Amino acid sequence: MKKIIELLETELSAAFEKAGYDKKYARVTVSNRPDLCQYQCNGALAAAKEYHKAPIQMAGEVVELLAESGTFQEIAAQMPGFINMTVSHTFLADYINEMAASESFGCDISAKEETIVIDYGGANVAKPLHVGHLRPAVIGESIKRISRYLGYHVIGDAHLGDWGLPIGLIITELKKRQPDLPYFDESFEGEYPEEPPFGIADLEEIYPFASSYSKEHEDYKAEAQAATAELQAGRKGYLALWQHIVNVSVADLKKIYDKLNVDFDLWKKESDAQPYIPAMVQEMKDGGYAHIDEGALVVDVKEETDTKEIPPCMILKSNGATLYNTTDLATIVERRKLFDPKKIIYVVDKRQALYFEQVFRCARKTKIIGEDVDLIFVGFGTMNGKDGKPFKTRDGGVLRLEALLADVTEQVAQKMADREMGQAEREDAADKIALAAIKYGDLSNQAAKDYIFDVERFTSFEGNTGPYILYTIVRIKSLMNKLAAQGIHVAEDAPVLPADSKSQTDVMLSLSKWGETLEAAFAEQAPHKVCQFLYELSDAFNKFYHENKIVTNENERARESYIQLSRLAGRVLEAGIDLLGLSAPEKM
RNA sequence: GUCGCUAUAGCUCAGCUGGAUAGAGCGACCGCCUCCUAAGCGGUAGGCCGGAGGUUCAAAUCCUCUUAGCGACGCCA
Repeated sequence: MKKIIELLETELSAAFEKAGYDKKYARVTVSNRPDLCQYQCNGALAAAKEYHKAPIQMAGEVVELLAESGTFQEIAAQMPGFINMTVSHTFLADYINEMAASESFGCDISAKEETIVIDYGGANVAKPLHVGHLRPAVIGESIKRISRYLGYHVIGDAHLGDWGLPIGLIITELKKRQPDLPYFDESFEGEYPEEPPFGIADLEEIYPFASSYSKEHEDYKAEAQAATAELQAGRKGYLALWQHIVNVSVADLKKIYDKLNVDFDLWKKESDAQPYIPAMVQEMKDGGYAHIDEGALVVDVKEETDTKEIPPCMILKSNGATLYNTTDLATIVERRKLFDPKKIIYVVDKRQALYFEQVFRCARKTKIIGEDVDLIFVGFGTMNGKDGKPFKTRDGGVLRLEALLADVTEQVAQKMADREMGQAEREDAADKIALAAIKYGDLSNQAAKDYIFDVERFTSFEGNTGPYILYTIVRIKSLMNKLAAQGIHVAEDAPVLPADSKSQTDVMLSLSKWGETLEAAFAEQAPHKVCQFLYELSDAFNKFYHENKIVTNENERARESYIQLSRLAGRVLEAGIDLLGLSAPEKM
């Protein structure tokens, strides 16, 4: 189904050509003067140079040719050469009815060939998720859902950090505390216990302890580094411990991601890429790409056109150990081999921009990946507290994601105290509203910018917030329930009639932007565009709701039409929040 | 030092592939529930779009310079 803008452009293109002008000038945009018109074309202004004619004259000629078109209620040339368009009520109603009849509201969701891998986890084993993990999870999840909705084959990968010094630290500390465990006995030949010698709570205590202890004790740190190396070299007992750590952590992480309505198709780990490293490194050497510099194996990635210094991409440390770069490159090798993706999207802290630039260049230069594969860096900004500094708890620590969620849920529950609802219903609503407050608060900002996480604002439920969107949906659900309760039946395919008020036209115009919104959000990896769409639609609907009786309308024709429009708005809103990883309660 | 990002209303943010009077929300002030959820709706006040040049018929948007904040810059991830 074509977008309204495309339909208008088709008509204008024909008119421009007929009038003797290039159709490239027939570009239509949503009006920036909604008081004057709905859509506008500024092409005549731009065409003045080529044709040496007054823009207003050309605009007038084009308008003249379209005067009889049923598409427009009004089309006019305005000084100095704008073409202002307002579509006819029937045109808009037809469009809306066509949308309503479509599964995807007219958006192209045909299955696409391309596979897209999205890397948006950032979680590490043995470390609880904290607020810093919120943005990648929330943004990545939304990009995944948008891409998938549009028909792409999408694989969301948690890409767990499980292979670095943290594991060595835990092993070292565990050895200190429980030296008798069989994992530390190199002569141990039997089967290691299936039950891990620790729970998630233990890990969450051990790791920070070991981490800070190692910063003050060189020998301890050296021991941890040695343990890490031994693990990576394949020491059996350590591998078994590592496996325990991974298992315990993943089980816990899944629980929390589940609460966030974030899920991964793949729980790949850095360790999974390790087998690809030796051959990859060898090829880099054989291909003449890598060379030794200051003892380390590096690949130069600077280019002639650079305006800045791009340091070489380091593949192996001078002690021969691998590092983050190595793993990331090997992961590209792995992904190409397993999934043959057309695109790999990294949802990562924007401070890693230069680092990923190096990795991407290195991957291309060493032919790990072809030119036909897009490597996309989606850098997100920091989530700050109200003081504009990185979000911290009152005592300056990092806030756990679970605590944040619980806190916001509690605040939401308090605001709902006066609502008459059953216990289960109330809890469900509080959970969903809290999640909407948090996630929408995040997603409605451009990902690349830092933003201020203001719990009070997000839970205030007013204005452009998640709860406002949910409220609108709940209102519509409530209408539909009322309908059922009154035994009113409206056929699924009953039409929406041409609008009889501005507020109704606004709802319809807003709805019609679904397709272009999703395409833009996908192309730019910009979930905030979906938020903006949802807010505008909710706003338009609430005005319409306020001005018109819907279910209780005495005029049967109007009632059916209004109900159909509301139903469509509800369906679109629900589809929209699903793309943000949210869902609406039945009541709130 | 080099490079990058950011700068729009008191606050939080949209708008940035150039177009007509720069938009929301919050906060402030004034209104609207005998009526489908007032977590809603209407209205008022509030702007040299960081600053200076430039390109253009037209600049918040593009270019240059500049100021401020943040960030990155080889053996961390």
